[in-house]
Amino acid sequence: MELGSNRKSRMISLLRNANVRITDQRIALLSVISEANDHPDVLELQKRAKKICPSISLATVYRTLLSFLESGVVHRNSFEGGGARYEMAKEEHHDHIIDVDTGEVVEFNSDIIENLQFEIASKMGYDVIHHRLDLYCRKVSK
Amino acid sequence: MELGSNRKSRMISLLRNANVRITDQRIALLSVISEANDHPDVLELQKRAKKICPSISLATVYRTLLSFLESGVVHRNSFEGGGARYEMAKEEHHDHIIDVDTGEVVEFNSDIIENLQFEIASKMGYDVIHHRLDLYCRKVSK
DNA sequence: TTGATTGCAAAGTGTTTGCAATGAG
DNA sequence: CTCATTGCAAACACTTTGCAATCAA
Repeated sequence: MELGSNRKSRMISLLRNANVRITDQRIALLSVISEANDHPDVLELQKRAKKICPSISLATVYRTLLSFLESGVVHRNSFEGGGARYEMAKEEHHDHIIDVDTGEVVEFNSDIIENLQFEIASKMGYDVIHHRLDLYCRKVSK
Repeated sequence: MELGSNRKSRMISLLRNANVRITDQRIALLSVISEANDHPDVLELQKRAKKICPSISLATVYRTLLSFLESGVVHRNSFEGGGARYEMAKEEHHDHIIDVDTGEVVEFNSDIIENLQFEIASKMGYDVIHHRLDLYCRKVSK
């Protein structure tokens, strides 16, 4: 599959900002992540990236994800059961609802909860470095 | 190490309630979990259980933990990095502060956050089955 | 040209499982 | 006696790593 030159150059400038060498593998992987809205796992990411860059190996996916993680471009989620799932890093933090039946992930955020967390931690003598709030849910039957 | 007969019979009655056969391995493991207040991982649990029942194998620890989990006696936490960590199931739900420097875990709870979670999920058409709120923190330097 | 990046295969973790032997009820 | 439970070793799923070949800069 060909990557639109529009999208491709957007990926390249993101990679430039992250200060890493521009390779087809990295362009493909980043493109796939930025296009996804379903928090894919590593195997799924490789599968999708292969459509753009057929040679990309699992090892490269893992290594590249780590580098993206370190440069803050992507975010890693470790939900219960199964491997890590990735998404583009967003401006504001958000939390996740995980559908226990389908594995589907929905994002939400609550400034109130956010603030309460910091308050509680602070009261106990801690600075919050990062945090996660996962709601494992089932769709309400109508 | 010998187990006090007091503690031992308390473990046995817990196991009776859970409807499983009483074995030395199960008594040892349950005793170790109920004594711990540091959310030990599987290897650490085996190490401690071996002091009471030297023959206990890793496989048995894993299998027994699963059975305890299913009968609701213990609770499993999957914090970032490293394997699962266990604790006795408690009456009321609580959340965790994980010290990113030491791995130390502190419990806290907030009814307000709890309620907000249910409200949000409900508004989005979900029932909350279970949930986790982990604050990865650093001690405030004085 | 030169060091970063890649693919491959091997190794590393944490966890589960098949099987024959053991032991609780 | 009988079936649940155990220890062992092998298998598993996910992730990392050593190495020689390749490729971006």
